[in-house]
Amino acid sequence: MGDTDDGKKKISEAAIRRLPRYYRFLTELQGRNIERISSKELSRGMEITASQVRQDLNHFGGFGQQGYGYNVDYLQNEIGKILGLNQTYTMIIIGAGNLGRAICNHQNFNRRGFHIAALFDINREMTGKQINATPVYSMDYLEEYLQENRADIAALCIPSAHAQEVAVRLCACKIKGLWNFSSVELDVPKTVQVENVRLTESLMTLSFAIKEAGGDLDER
Amino acid sequence: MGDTDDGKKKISEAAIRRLPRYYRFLTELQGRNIERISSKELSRGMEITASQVRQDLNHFGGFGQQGYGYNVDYLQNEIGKILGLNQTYTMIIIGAGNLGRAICNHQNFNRRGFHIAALFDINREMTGKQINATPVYSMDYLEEYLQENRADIAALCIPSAHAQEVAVRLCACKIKGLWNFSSVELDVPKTVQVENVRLTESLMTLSFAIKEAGGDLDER
DNA sequence: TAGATTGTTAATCGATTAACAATC
DNA sequence: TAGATTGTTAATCGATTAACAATC
Repeated sequence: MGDTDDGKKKISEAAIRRLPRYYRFLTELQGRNIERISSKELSRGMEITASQVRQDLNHFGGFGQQGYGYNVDYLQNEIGKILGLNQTYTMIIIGAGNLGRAICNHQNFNRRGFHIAALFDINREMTGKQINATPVYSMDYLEEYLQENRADIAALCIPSAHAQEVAVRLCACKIKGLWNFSSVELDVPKTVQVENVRLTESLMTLSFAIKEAGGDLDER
Repeated sequence: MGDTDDGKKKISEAAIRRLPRYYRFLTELQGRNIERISSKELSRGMEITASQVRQDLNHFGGFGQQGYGYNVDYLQNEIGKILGLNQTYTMIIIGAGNLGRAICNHQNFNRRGFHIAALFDINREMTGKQINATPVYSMDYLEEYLQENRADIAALCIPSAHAQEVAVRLCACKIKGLWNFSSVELDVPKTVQVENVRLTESLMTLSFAIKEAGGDLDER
């Protein structure tokens, strides 16, 4: 599905990446008890053009009303639905190191419907412990666990060297999505969705920006 | 600088984001002792067109040779220079929670020339400890520390509620770049470079992809 | 009704791809 | 020299912006 010929015209990657930003902005507006907003105000707050706001929102449906604008609550909810945030996802975390623990402790994820059910680690010393009330299991137990328990998403917080191998195991257990923090490009069936968080590349991009801005530093 | 009229035509954000990928791929080729590569082979490995590879690389200079292709070592090194990886950056980490510690322990960053000099935390219990041989200081000591010690980059691993306020303090101390893991849009002078790592948005994008792929889950 | 603001079509802009002459 | 492959210009494609008729 997605960009198949099921009526909707395909939506650009860029537009999709803007959706969570709309969602976040609208949630903030809700917090400020703002009831309605025009594309023009939205565009000011998000630093894009009003035209693009209307174009983006119309890709997904007519959420506005001429002469009025958009109802904040309604629009926030609709975008949430588009993003799939009206569903509950069960997530497991592979790797109970600092990164895995950071994700496990992050309150926002739970709040948004991403329920963290378990962590897995190769380190036997971690096994049996709990992190933020979430149990840590041995990697040996992964397949057995997934046979008995549901998991939609797995966050890969393990060294790059093991990521592909673990991804294969997870795909065999019918995982739906991989949130990949390692720096390898995972090779998985296209039924499995992969979202990469490339920290090293992000830091390099920052390095580039600093260099371009003329903040020259020591050669090495 | 950057897109000012200093001779170079401005380079698209998308092309810049591809640079770290080239760099990573070329580093991998080096590891496999591959000496030369054509734009065609590069394009196959990176899943972009050969045309785009040549276009990209030519934005930054003619690194290839007709009839031969690109020398892997040379190209890797040149892209490294463009990214500013031939420099050493000194980085401090604000927030010594799991995320801050994860970054502190990440070996790759040090290896690539990002030297982590200190962590800061409001929690007095953390103060005085060391993480991966890096000292943890009190947030109260931040300004004094930065007067006496150099820091080019600050990684913001603190709750969103405090991010802007800390960013202001860091900018006053002439930080060059902020690596922002909080989910607020930082308002800083444009001499200070900001790179955002938006984990929540990344997870929402994954949610969207899973939903689109038809992996419908429980309503909530 | 008059004013506001959307939804949508058309125009523009920029990025990607194709083509090919230059040259190693 | 012949073959390969770049650098670069031109063509295409897609995304962003502008414009405006529809309509609340």
